[in-house]
Amino acid sequence: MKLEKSFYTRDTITVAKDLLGKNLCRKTPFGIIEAKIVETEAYLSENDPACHANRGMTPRNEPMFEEGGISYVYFIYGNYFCFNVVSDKKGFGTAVLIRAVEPLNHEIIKNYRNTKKIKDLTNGPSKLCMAMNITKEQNKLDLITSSEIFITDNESIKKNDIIETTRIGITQAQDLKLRFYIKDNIFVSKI
DNA sequence: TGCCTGATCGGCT
DNA sequence: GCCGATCAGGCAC
Repeated sequence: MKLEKSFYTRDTITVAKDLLGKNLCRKTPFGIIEAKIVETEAYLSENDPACHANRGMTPRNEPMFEEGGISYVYFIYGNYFCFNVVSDKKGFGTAVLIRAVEPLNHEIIKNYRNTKKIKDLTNGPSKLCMAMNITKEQNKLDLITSSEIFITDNESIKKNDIIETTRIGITQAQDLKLRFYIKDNIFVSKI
């Protein structure tokens, strides 16, 4: 079952935690890649200078200001993409970065990315974009109606199995505990 | 296993 | 011009 609109329009921290354990699905000519979300980060509208939307709307971050339930894909470091799920209400400028997933069908992924260790296929925000063939083409897609990319219900993670800690790779607001991951899952980007 | 660095370019000041 | 929500490879230990 695809997640409904009402899943995404809740507050960002709730969405970030609830996305853990859900399946990110991506249609390819080889079949649908399915991967369990194991690590997320919340980016907030207020008091969060690390958030792209913090300094107001620009052409790049405009999708973040739409109503929750669409994708926000951006280009970073001249080489890579990161995939976000826009959350909460229209005008808020909030999103959840998907930092790591656990691949459920490696065979299809290997058309797009190969590594010596399966563990390294999708344990980082840009690694999972490479593995699932997510690029700027998938920016601002409706996750409820699109058949290209969507998220389905799967397991719910128990509260005790969710680790809350600080975000990775940012230089501002490094003290905020807005990163969430599934305890003991080997596909998490960094323990 | 872990730290350090170069690659690379779009977005924004 | 400068910097970034990153990654892979090299080298030291």
